[in-house]
Amino acid sequence: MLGGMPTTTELEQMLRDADLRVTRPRLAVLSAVHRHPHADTDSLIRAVRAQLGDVSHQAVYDVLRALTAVGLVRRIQPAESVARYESRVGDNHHHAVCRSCGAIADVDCAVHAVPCLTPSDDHGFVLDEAEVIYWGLCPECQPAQRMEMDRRV
Amino acid sequence: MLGGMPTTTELEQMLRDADLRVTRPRLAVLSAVHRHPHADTDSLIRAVRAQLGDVSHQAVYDVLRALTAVGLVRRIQPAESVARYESRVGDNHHHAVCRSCGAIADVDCAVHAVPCLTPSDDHGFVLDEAEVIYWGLCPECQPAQRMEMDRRV
DNA sequence: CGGGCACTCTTGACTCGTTCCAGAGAACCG
DNA sequence: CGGTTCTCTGGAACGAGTCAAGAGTGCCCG
Repeated sequence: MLGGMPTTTELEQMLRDADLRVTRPRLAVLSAVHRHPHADTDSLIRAVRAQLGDVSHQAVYDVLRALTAVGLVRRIQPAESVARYESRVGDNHHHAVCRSCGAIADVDCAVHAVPCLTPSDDHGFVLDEAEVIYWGLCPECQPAQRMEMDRRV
Repeated sequence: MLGGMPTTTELEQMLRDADLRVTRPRLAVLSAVHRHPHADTDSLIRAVRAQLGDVSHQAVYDVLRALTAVGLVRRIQPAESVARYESRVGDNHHHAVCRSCGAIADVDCAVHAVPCLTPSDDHGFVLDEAEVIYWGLCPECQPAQRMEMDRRV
């Protein structure tokens, strides 16, 4: 990220720089992704509608795909989860995901630059990215989980 | 893994050891997962039906969930993919996934033992697993991709 | 500044992996 | 071998995401 929330003008410039037409749905979706990190599609649809009124879900799906294709947003999808989107792109960071509530936190790559991209045996694959997901319990869910375990014992 | 394909008797013992009743669908599913590493649910349903005749898809889904719950199989689900299952469990290995055809290969963890489980900042999460997915192109898809790029230029 | 092309949004149906439910059937304890 | 409890069958349902056709609009160019 390069500082605070981008202004509308900055968002507009991002779209133009990516050769995407500037439309109200696109500005709203891009803004929503910046304001709600790791939000799923449904949350983004609701955020966009709160700002613009009626917008078809298809439009939001289309916009998210276009933004992802040009690299303005990044799509993440941990196992068992729906697609989520974030605006922090281009720095190869990773994610910690809560097994209990699904909360996601950003985690900087421990090994800087191209990271774990050197597995012991790549089986002939040409690799371009190593995606790391740390699974565990977020601070909120740790007490709840402990209580649940106590109850079982 | 502990050697070659387990015999039916060994599969039966695995189920009993896990406190699961021994049924024909369970033996067939467990066997199919051993015979078809990284297969999706549909492939497994077809493998099971080839062996037993009619088996409801629901039965296979139930069995896969039960086997996953007790740790006899492991469920993996790279982004944009349906659920897949493997019988290699308990050794914390990772996967290389082909962006083009979805092929999956096992990759031993470069850092042995509990691996990358020490991110720079865990945000208060209590982590228990680091899942690594290496994205790239499998040997089969590399020529195809190169041709596609040539065509574009 | 206005016409026109190509792209984008709306609407609504649809796919497909997966889950839910109720009842029949089977494993296993005693 | 009977009873209990878990498992399987069959069919309906769900939900995230996609497809398709036509109306609408951004933006290039004259």
